Amino acid sequence: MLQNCQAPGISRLPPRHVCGSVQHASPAYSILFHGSLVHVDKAAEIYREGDATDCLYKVQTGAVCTHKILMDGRRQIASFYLPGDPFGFADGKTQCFTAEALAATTLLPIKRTSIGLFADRNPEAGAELTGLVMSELFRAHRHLLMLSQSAPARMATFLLDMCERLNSGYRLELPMGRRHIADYLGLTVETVCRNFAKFEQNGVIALESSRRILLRDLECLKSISE
Amino acid sequence: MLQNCQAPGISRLPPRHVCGSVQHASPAYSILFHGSLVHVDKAAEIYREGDATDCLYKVQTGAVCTHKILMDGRRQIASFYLPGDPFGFADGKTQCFTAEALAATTLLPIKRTSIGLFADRNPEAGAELTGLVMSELFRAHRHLLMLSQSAPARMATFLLDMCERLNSGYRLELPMGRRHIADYLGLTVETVCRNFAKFEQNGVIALESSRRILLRDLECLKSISE
DNA sequence: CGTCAACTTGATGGGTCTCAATAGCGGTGG
DNA sequence: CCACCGCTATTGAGACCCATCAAGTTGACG
Repeated sequence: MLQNCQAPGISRLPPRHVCGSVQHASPAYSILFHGSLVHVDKAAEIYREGDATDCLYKVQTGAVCTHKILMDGRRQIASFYLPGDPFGFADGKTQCFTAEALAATTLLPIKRTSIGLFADRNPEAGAELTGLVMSELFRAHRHLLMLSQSAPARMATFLLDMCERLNSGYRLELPMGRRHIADYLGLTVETVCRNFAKFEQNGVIALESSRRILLRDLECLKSISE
Repeated sequence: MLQNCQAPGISRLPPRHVCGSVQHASPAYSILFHGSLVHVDKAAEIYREGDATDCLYKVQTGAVCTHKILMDGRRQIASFYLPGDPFGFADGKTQCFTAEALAATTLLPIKRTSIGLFADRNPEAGAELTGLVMSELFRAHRHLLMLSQSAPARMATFLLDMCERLNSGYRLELPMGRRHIADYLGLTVETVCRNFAKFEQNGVIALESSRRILLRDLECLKSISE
């Protein structure tokens, strides 16, 4: 869909031919992702729940989340995607989540049809695809385990996960606001705030600004996250 | 592991050669699953968290769950598997959950090595494998969405899901006890009991016995599950 | 009929949500 | 530059839901 129609907030960049694996480390080598970069504005929808699953995407710069609006109006965020992460997997013909850019974001799309053709001729491509879906499954399982824990444990797990994935040391520059964090953790914005404040009072973290967080005691965070 | 060692409670049946797809409907046709049946006793472990991911399995009769014991001693059940369901997918070299038989169960195992060899030569096998992992991912996502809801909503969702999967009409014969249900839904046994009682008082279900449940008002259950 | 595990029901407390008010922050226009 | 606006973040008070602890009931099995 992104390839064919110009949705508002989405603009095609000049066709620079790049290979995803050249610019980013995970996965180490990709035979799937190669093509032209696409730019999406902050808060733009990349695809919507129910759209045809034409494409997979790989985040080059920025950040993306996939979410679903529940019947009661609450929003559940399924996953965050940072540079290097592929997303857009769905088991049927339509997406079951909506993908939204958390900030100005650059994407590398690949058409589904290309994958199919590729995998038919190239077993390695099929294996890579399976591997990507498996790691997505693994991530969903960790998310699931997190949701069965207490609010402080969820938040500690979230911070440690972000620390690992942003790999910018112990000073995190979160690409998402409190609302997104809350909807990812299955909590309210207020609970997220209160627990950040509690962590800071205990000297576990320092809130340098709303989105800039310094992790001061990783061991303590780990013990809270259990 | 199941193929090589005789764990307590696990016994190999006489080598009847069968094809999984002949006996069960989902998926319609399988080129992956074919081999000798294996029998496991009730409450036996099929594999344990950390075991090598040698095999995939397909449930022929009985029921299986995959779970993980958390640091605080609680158990989170990731999924239930009924006849026809494949399980045992893991993204690394080791399982991240323990698989346990909920009742006397017959399984159809397939070695990982066979899959790899198969998929290399046969792109269809690779595609089927990807499809299976995708539907597992889809299931994990639904579970995830469920965990962000209220206790009654989780229970209603669970009952409707079981109704669909057991396909025995509106009279369910649950293969698992209250403890397993609670650990799947992220609730306590007491809460599960109380909500079953509440559903019965409201005439939504009838508890014919502890595990035999009659769904009397599907529409009401659906509205609760939202 | 005794035993044990699973299930059920009741009373109580704590954690999280809800509602409400305030503070901060970035953008926009005068 | 500053006043204003909207949105996000924070903090407080109270209510509610579910967990916990405790006791009782049922059912399976020897």
